[in-house]
Amino acid sequence: MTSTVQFEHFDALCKEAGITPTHQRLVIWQTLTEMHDHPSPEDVYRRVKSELPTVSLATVYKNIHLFVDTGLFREVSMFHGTLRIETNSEPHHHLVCRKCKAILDLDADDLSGFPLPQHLPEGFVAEQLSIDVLGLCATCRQGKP
Amino acid sequence: MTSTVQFEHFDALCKEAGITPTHQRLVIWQTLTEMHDHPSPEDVYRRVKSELPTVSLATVYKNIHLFVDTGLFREVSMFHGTLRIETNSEPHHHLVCRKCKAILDLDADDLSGFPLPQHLPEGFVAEQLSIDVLGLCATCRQGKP
DNA sequence: TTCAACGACGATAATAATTATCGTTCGAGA
DNA sequence: TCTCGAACGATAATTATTATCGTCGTTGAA
Ligand SMILES: [Mn+2]
Ligand SMILES: [Mn+2]
Ligand SMILES: [Zn+2]
Ligand SMILES: [Zn+2]
Repeated sequence: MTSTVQFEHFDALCKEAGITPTHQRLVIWQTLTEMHDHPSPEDVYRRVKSELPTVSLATVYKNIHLFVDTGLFREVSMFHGTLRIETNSEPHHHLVCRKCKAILDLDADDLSGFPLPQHLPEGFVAEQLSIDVLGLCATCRQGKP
Repeated sequence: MTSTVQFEHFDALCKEAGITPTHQRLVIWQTLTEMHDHPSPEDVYRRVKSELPTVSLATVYKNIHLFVDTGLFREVSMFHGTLRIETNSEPHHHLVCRKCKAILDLDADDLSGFPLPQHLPEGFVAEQLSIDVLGLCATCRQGKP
């Protein structure tokens, strides 16, 4: 259930983000904060629908994007919309623009000496580190006065 | 053009990976090694088709997956097939299984004290680091005798 | 209070990306 | 040369995402 304090918190977040706090948005935000994993839009839709049976999948998509764009939530492992293949065999990492999703190679030395972590849970075998530096590329930085 | 030495190299790679070296695979592999960015399957298809007009998009997909599965190439920013939303607001990183794509949270302290890189090209403004530790989860490690 | 304006919503069509199916072809080995 | 299974190409099917558009609800001037 939605408490008054939660609603006020969401209201403040929306004001800060410059978006209007609607009922649907509150429920979607609420649902996301109650999950503690990495749901897909479809996952979120299912949950929201159980609370708000008339909600549309499109609304869930629209608002997830809105939340991500305004910084209320993030996405896991930068989603490019399609599989992208690495053709640079040199060890390196990436610079990824959070707006246009441009991918630039980043020399490994600029992020060197990073050891594989030691205390891995549940029998996971680490093989490789994938480091993305997220931010804004020069072009996307322009178009925001 | 494909030189003999390249063909032999590819042949050796296939033997090592346990896959049969076909003509289509050679051309796809060749095309990938000649690109130096992060193409989508569609991008690769377009190029391959110009060399091998009868090739099918399905074949390109099948072989890209084969190459990735056998380690000849990697994918950029682990592709989960759909957008995934981060609902854990604590700063942390991820353990990602390269086979089943399971995502596990990894405490930030296990990968702590990593500074944002300094020498960024082309006016890129870094905001945040996204670190994925890639490997095999316990379950996927079993199913491989 | 009334009522235009506008943003957000829901339904649904359209598009994009990926995968599955299936009949045919190719090539290594008997 | 012949056989058999793997790989291929054509294409249908599925999945994921986005666009369109008519409607609804709220706001804020008159
Ligand atoms: Mn790269
Ligand atoms: Mn997480
Ligand atoms: Zn950009
Ligand atoms: Zn796994």
